[in-house]
Amino acid sequence: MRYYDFTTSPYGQMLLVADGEGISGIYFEGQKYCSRIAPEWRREEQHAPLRQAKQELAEYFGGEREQFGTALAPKGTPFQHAVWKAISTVKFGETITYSELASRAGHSGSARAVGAATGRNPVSIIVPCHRIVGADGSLTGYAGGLDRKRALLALESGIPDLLSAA
Amino acid sequence: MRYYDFTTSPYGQMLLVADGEGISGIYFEGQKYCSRIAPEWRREEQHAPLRQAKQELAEYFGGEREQFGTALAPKGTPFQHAVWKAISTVKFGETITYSELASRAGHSGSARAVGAATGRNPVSIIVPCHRIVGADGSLTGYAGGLDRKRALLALESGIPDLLSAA
DNA sequence: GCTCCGATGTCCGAAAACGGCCAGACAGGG
DNA sequence: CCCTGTCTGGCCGTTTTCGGACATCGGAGC
Repeated sequence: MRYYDFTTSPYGQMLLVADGEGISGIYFEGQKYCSRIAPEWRREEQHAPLRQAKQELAEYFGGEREQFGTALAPKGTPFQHAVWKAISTVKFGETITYSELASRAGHSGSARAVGAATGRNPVSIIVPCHRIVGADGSLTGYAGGLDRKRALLALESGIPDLLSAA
Repeated sequence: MRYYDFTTSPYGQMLLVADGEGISGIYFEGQKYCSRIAPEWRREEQHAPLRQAKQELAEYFGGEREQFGTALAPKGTPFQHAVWKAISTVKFGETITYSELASRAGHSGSARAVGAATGRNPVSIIVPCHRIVGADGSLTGYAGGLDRKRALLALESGIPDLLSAA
């Protein structure tokens, strides 16, 4: 069985999905590869993991949280799991390159494949794929849109948030 | 979790596999598409469905049983399930053709696809795929080998069993 | 009798396309 | 010179696509 709920953020509505194990997906509206809600899923506003995730996200967007404690259960290939796990080692406010990420995932040299896996990260924000940038510091891509990536990095660096101001 | 055990028959050793729902597979040794035993599976000689299946198979081979009561839980596509269910409507000692089987499965005209699905039947004997023959009465094929198919049909028609005599 | 053909659902292997990359080479503008 | 932008070729896991192969059968044509 799968459960879901919505929440709001400064950058648009968000969809949260959970199964018995934990949070399996967090998506911005209109996000690439966003999982589709199936008829048999149930909207559960009080589901514990969903509620905790919503709470922690709100604190994050409010600038009052830098780490997450929610249990995750994303689905993917072994390679993808290795990449997502490596992404989680990047701390609030830091950024690393795709090739550095490849090293941390134990696949140095597979920067390109790592990029593809990063794009498939189903758990936005909590698995902080927005902290991965190109070798020259450019943002290169984000499933939720480059504007959001820029805004998230601005938020984490304490710079006034241009996107929500626009 | 999955459980398995072995049993013997006049036509060779057999492997039985079960999950929480019921029997998911029964294979002759050397059978095509035979599922492989994974390291995390457990051999459970006293597992209820396995024990019941072994018992009923023994009675069947002894000529003392024509129907089975064991709970089944084979895995396959919707189409395959439709075919396997239709196969189960063929009674002891009877045979039907692949095209007749296609009709009963609600897919008349798809005889060829039905043949392929029949070949993928994971539950030998209990889902009596050996009772399906070609339009001209020829045996055409059997995942466990044509000799066994011939022997099973002989057993069900009361004719002396040539294979085990050989 | 015989061969040839089309329709059918699934699986499997191979091949190709497709990415949130990167380093090196080069051209142009200050 | 330095810095920028563009292009190229190689990199690599995943996804998609495609072509066969099957436990068939009935009909058409010879």
